[in-house]
Amino acid sequence: MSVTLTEENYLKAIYHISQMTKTDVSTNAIAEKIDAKASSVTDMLKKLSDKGFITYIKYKGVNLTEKGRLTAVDIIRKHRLWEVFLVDKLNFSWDEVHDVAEQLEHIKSPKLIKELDAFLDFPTHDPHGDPIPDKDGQIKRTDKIILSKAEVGGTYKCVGVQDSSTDFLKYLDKHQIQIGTELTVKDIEDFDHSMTFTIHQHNMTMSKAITNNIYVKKLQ
Amino acid sequence: MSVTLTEENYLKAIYHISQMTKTDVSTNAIAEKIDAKASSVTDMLKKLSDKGFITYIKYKGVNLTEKGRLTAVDIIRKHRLWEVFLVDKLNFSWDEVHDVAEQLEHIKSPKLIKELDAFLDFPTHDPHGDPIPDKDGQIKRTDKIILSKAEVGGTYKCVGVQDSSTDFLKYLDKHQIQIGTELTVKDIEDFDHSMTFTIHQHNMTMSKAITNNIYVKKLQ
DNA sequence: TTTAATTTTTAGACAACTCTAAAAATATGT
DNA sequence: ACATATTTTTAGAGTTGTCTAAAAATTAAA
Ligand SMILES: [Mn+2]
Ligand SMILES: [Mn+2]
Ligand SMILES: [Mn+2]
Ligand SMILES: [Mn+2]
Repeated sequence: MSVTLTEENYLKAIYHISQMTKTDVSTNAIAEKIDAKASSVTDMLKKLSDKGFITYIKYKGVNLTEKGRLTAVDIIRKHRLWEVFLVDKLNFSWDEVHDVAEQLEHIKSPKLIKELDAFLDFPTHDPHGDPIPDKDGQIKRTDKIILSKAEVGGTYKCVGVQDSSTDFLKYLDKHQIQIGTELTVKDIEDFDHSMTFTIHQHNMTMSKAITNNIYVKKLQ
Repeated sequence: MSVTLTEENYLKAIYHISQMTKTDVSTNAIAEKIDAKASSVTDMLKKLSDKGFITYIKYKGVNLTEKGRLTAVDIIRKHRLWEVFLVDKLNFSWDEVHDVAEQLEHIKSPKLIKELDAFLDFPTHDPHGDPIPDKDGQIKRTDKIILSKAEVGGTYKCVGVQDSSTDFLKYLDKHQIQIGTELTVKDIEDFDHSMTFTIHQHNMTMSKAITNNIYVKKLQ
């Protein structure tokens, strides 16, 4: 009983939504993520439920079963490994990789992923700082915090992004912020929570819309 | 007007058949290659004709238009570049690559192929000795001949295979024959046209079923 | 708590691709 | 040339995944 490309995309969407909300995943939330109508989602939920990937109770939302979670995480593993490949080996920038990885993540070949993993020297994180699940579906949770929660005087290292849209990544590139960049919080405005940092010996101010989309780790 | 994965597979099949037969490509020949029923093929031929990829006259068979030929050759280019990648970088053997390449050839990203080509150092041939079309659809024809047409006393270098099924490639591996292997024709049986060679300082006999599937180039 | 707004599901339909069965066209053999 | 065999096309239908419109269930508001 194989998994179609469309089913894989639904499972991935359900996984990502459940990571955010931690409650039952709603039909509408999936519809928005997949860019389909709610009625289409309902149809698919029945199929995924029949196949044992989700538990689905009418009007109550869905949850991934262990089988569904493993399938979703395996696709995410492939997606992120391919993103590393594109950036490390094929000169893609981090804002160019997502659409291609969306296609490559559906290639079915266990040997391919095993060898790609080794070829890339077993990376633990993708170009956006997201952890790469291991072959058993384990994900290393990092102690990252959202930049908007940082404290004045603290020094932090950029470890990932929340929004990995091309627009946002281009903004970061323009201001020379990438994974690994260090920043020190100089000031936080009470009014709009905009923050001023020292980055690369320069001062820079970011709105909350920005700081809400950057993950950092506090440096000792 | 995009090309679906299925349409791509039909175009590729038509291209490969037309390379063999050089006459109009028949519905049945396509059906056999695609592993579908003739009625399904007829449906698809109408669609490909409407889209301008083939010229199709009922009951008369089909031919690729220039647009169709370029599309087919571009897929073949991608297929063969991925095969090189799998063998050169990911430790696949030449009998393992085809099925994965069948999937990878449909990934749509011009930058991906451009960069992959450069990463592989602009290979001209795939692991089976088949030429890789360039980005403009040009294919370098080699002066290869089929091994069964070789002459007693001549020395030849193996440059490709006709049949790239796993079974055949495993046979070649077992007898240590690969692209580049040199062989000298010692004898040809009149009765069944089986041929005896010197290969790697050893003598070996092959049936016509084998020699009909190996391409060689005569060494001066 | 009754009404209104929102969410979700059903009903019916369509596009892409496939099939079986039967009809039409073409090719082959005597 | 005529009958037979083969190839190809049509007719009708099934599957997957999508949609719109309308009904049913749930949630929010008055
Ligand atoms: Mn991505
Ligand atoms: Mn990523
Ligand atoms: Mn191949
Ligand atoms: Mn090949």
